[in-house]
Amino acid sequence: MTTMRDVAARARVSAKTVSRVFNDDPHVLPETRARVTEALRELGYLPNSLARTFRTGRPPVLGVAVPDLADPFFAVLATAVEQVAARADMAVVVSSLGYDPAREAVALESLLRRSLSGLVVAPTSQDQGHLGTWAARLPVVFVDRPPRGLTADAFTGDDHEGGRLATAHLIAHGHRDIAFVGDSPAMTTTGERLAGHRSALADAGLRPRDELVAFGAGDRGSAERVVGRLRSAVPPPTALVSGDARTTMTLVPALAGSSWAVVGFGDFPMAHMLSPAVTVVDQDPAALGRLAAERVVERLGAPERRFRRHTVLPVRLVERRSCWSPADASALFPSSCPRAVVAASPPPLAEEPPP
Amino acid sequence: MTTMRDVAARARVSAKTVSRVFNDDPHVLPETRARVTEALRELGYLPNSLARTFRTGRPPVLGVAVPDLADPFFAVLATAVEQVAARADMAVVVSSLGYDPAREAVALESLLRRSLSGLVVAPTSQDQGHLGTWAARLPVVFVDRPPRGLTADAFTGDDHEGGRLATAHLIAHGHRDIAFVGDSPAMTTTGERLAGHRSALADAGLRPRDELVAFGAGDRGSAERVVGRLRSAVPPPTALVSGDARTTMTLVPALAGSSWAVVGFGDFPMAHMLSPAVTVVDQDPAALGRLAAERVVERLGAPERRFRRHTVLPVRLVERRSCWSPADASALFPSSCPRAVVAASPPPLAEEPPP
DNA sequence: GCTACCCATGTCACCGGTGACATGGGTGCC
DNA sequence: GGCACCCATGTCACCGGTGACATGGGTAGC
Repeated sequence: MTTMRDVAARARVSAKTVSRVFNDDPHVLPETRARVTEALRELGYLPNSLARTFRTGRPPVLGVAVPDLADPFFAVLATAVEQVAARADMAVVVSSLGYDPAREAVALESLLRRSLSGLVVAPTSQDQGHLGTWAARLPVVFVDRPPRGLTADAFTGDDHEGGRLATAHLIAHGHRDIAFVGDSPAMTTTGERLAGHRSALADAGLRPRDELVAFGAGDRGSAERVVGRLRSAVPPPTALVSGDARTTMTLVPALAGSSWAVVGFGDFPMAHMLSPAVTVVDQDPAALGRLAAERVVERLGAPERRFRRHTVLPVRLVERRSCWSPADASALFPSSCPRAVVAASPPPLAEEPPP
Repeated sequence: MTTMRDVAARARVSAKTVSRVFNDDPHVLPETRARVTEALRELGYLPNSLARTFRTGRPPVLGVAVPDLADPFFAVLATAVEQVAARADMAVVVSSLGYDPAREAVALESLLRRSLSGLVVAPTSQDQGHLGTWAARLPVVFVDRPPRGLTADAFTGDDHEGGRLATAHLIAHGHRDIAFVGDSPAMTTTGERLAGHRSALADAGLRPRDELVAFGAGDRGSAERVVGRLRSAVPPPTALVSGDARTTMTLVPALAGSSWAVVGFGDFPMAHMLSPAVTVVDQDPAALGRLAAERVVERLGAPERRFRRHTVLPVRLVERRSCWSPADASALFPSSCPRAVVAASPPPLAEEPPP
């Protein structure tokens, strides 16, 4: 590895002068500069960014921690962060935390230990108090779920409104018996969405029925059990709100053969191509990622500036014919290419499906 | 930031002894060790990994560069790399390169500049000769596509066999007029798959028809144009092989209403839920990522050991009823939950769909 | 009792770039 | 002409952990 001192020797100047040339310091004579530039070129000098960072102390690296990169929601979010980082000339370190709270803490610590200058994190654990030490040192911005156990910036979707919207939409289409299925009531997002669901029922004068609320349908087996249990309710539901994309993706296969209307949370690739196409409440992961990353950059640039702590982004209903009332269900046909009906613009994932 | 010297002062030992305690060097008296451990705890010491890395010269960071993280194929691949890296106690820097060759080179250089100890890259450009300098310094392993313009390790799917398999499968189901649509003939993967497709036609004694080969159906508009053109061929195709997942995802919507059988390349979430469910040649991105990352780790451990340069992974046909002959097409019905018919095991993406 | 060696610990330099400050020649201005 | 100041360049230390080697007390073996 060629170092600055090698270049310096060759150009018969000091290492410092090489440093100046390399960093476009104006206080170098054109002639000297030319000689150094020549030497740089000849030796194929590449700066050791480690040494630079080490000396100056602030690595141009932005961390992103999400539960699962293979989840399209988080993949899009991470990509948005990457784009912002690239604009600010920073690298991005991405880490998948998984859904186990214990592993989350460990993975986050190990990510933070590698001198980042900022972090965007989508947590799933119940408490992030242990990040307090770190949050004091560098900008930590939460996405998708607000922090618990510490104060920090957060950008989330409007979960309550999303739950309300989904359920109100089903009610408007004639449904009266509407189930809600989510991952776990302990997830703040799911809790909020359920609350929104209930408030829509109340607004319509419908009685909430606890037997139509279920959790934990994360794999095919449990999804089928949940569907079975819901089916046996009296009267059985004619529609279902799924509290998260993970649940939607296991639930829809389990629902095959039944004519329930479905509104899911979180768009995913090809959602519009399913039969029936799943109507979704879209949370715009790209916007979440972009805003969070921009906040990190802003905080780095102005450490003592004050920002709104929690920003709630509006959600949007993307209707796709999965929510028609039972009377309309016969109109469904596979090859009729169900496209967005209500929404002004299809969501990013549907419009530009990843290859 | 507490440093080792701070801890040393407090424990009344030298910084070196603190270093020894911290790194579990056995040559420290239990009593000294206890004192140092106590001081470490009291001051909440955290190692500055930058300094360590800087000194030892080998940063525990593995780079992953893929065209697009939001593509489930690459997301799964990146996740697999992450897991291997975690096992080797390394961090992962992920970078999305995009599909523009010029930007690819720039993004790669900037990724490499940040002292990585190894790189896993899935290129799309026509030539990676410019990576030669880097490949000499650190293990660079190609995935999905082999390198061009330099010699390096590569793990790819068996594209030729995949193309043959897809087409042979359609032929076995009674199809005679089979179209091939891909992103671009310049992509090595697509070229190989097309060659495989042609060899299957030849094996069956079918005449290859150039008018049934099309490229560039990457967005909805061009997909519809391509489908229109294929439809007007005489005789029109009854089946179609899609050369990549990107194309599949735009093509399937454009095919709605027609009864063409489809075999795609690369599985994606919910593929089995489409109507008709798309039969795919699955490339197992997780295996590609895992093997590539393991190779990087192996090369780091044994710099002069020799490895097979190019490993071709077998591909697997996952049949899902999208390839029946025209006579059978009437059997398709949306809610019949099309599942894998032939494949022994459903692909990872279908079995554990991201939330 | 002396050599040889081990062990716990310390000292020092070094990785490579850069910030703080020094140096010394040149220029301008009263 | 002398003082002030600027400019190009150099010198040196430093960031923080660690490898190479030194030190000095203890112990075993002949």
